[in-house]
Amino acid sequence: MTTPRSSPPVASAAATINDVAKQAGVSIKTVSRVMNNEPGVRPDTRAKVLQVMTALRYRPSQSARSLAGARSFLIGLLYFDPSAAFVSRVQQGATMRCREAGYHLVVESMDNDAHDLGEQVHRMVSTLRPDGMILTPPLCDNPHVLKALHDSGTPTVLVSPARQRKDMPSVRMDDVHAAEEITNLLIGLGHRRIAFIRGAADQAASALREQGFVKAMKAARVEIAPELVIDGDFRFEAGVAATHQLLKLRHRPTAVFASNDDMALGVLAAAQRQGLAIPGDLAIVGFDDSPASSLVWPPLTTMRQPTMAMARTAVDLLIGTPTVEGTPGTRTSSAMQRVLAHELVVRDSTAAPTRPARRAPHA
Amino acid sequence: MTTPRSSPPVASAAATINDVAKQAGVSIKTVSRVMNNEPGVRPDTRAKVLQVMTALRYRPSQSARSLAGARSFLIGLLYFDPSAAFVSRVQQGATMRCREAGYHLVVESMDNDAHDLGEQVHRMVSTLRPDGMILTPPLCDNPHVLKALHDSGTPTVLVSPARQRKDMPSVRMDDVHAAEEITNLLIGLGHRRIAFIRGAADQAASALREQGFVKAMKAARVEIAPELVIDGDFRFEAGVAATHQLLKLRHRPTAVFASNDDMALGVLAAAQRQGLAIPGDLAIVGFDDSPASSLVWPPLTTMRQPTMAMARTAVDLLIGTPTVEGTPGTRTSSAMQRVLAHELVVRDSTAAPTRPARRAPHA
DNA sequence: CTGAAAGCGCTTACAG
DNA sequence: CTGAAAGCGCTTACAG
Repeated sequence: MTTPRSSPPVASAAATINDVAKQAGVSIKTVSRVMNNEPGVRPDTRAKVLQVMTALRYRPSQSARSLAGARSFLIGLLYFDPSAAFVSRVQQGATMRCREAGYHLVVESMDNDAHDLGEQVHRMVSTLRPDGMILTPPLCDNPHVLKALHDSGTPTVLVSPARQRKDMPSVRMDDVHAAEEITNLLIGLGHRRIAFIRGAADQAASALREQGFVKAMKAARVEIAPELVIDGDFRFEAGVAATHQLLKLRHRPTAVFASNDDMALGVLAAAQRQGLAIPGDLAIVGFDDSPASSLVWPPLTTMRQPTMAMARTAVDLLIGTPTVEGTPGTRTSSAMQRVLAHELVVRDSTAAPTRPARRAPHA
Repeated sequence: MTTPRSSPPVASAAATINDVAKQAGVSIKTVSRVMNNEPGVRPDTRAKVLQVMTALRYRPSQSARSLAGARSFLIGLLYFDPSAAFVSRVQQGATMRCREAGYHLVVESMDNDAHDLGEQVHRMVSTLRPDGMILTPPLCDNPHVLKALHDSGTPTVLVSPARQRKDMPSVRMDDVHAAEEITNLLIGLGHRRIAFIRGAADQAASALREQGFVKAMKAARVEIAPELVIDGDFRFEAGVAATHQLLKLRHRPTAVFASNDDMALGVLAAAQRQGLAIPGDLAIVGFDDSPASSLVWPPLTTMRQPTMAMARTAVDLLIGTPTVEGTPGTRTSSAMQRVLAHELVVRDSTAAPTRPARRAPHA
């Protein structure tokens, strides 16, 4: 044996529903009623049972409940790589909410490109019978995954899906609105030549963030110079490349809005390397509030996604808990589509332009 | 109903062991033998059963197996905040290995300072009855957690514990040796005035990394100037503060070894802000290979922990799989204490000193 | 090499 | 308000 099991067991066998029933002088059915908070038990009977449960440190067996009943008290979280930071926060929110509600979170990392993805999902669902599944991008838009889940009848909620589906609830933030807000910060500071670096073309957030940028610029009647809108892919290197391109321009931008923090970090690094002072010579904003965004100098102004709150809400949707009232900024476009509030995080990478806008920099 | 379950179920009820037995014309015991790979089944009988299982898409129920038998096919992973990146990688390694072995990973985030931590752990273990538990720092050194697990007789493996215990297997890297190696890189480059920034005093890795630094310096007969060894706490700000202190010195260091990447990032930011060229004026090395370490310019030279491999090994230890032979660098100090190989990652924050060492910088 | 019986710890569907 | 019986889908301990 390679495990501590071989050391002398200190605990006696765990108490079962039978032990509790015997001690409390009732039937197991009554014990069952008490632990499931069912009505129809006399208060003093309930109290007695509860007391015995505590004394015996009784914990119902997940397996037995699951096998006999309709619930497994298991929630599944499926993810594929994306940013470790994102998944990590989704998971933390989900695991906390699960514990509060007496559920447990089973986490499975999947390969979005696996040929047998549908089969993998089917296997997980049919052996574990989770009471619900939470999907994060890009899996929440993968047709094989969605089909397997739909076919098995497993309740599923999508976190930040590219496309909403009427048959599956979703939780997301408002990318368009958030991008508008952070653009307005720049405009309000006095910037007029603002560059925009796009996200990866295959990710839904990219188009939404660009829409928000465009909307804010138009509303403020600020011209969007075509040479200041550059393709990116959410990676650091794309930010570096975009910056090289932007700084070659005769008419340079005074501010850059990168569609995520990793690219904003690339802009910061490349600009500083060319001797620009940030934010004086160039203001920079990112998106995500990734851990790295505050591990540089100056720390990045960015947009915080309500990641943990989205995860908690996802769990609530699955287990039927009414969403905590008073959750700030929660909107409901339909019964099942939740939009949570984002938060602008202003740090030190933004300031008013020091050179007058619309003037070419001295060569 | 708030879930897709209300939509017409597409799948018919899942096949059970009885369905398979009937179709294959054998008893359920034989089906059980086949799915558990037990000996004593005629090859053609086994083939027939296997074929029916496939045809019926049979998946054994985790609950039923767990309730009837001694195994739950569940592995628990307990963590408390630490770096999201670290936990995220541990988890990814664990979940992959679990899937390969037919297990599932249940992740629980705990509050290391909760007053009822032991109780929380006890509850999880007694309701889920996982076949094993994996603990990461700081939980793997928390006496309440360890006691609850020991008392319940749950096999447990510690990942990177501060103190090894003879009753629990552990998996870790060799911090001392790794720190020696990265110090030697600096020495080999020609640095003689090397600063060292300590990690948090309450974390085991801190002392080990300092030991490695000292060992390498002594072996190379390079003096360790007391004013170049500075307290830190693993956070970005500590790196910034240490740098301010170091750059005030009449006799500045030509290189800095920060005990982790976050602090190294602080050194980088502060040094650049004061106009130093990295690595020319100051070489910098970190430790961890965190995601942010390559999201700055210049990207950091650092030490990669074999995090995923540690997690996979932890699972193997729990389920009794022999560790894959040929795993590079695996050492075994006792039957249960595994030490995995680290990897030096040389990037652009290191180079030979441009100013001659041991000379004060021109003021 | 194969199987019949009992039982794991709960919930379901009824009965009173 | 309470309980006796059956059964969920497997494994265990035997028997042959």
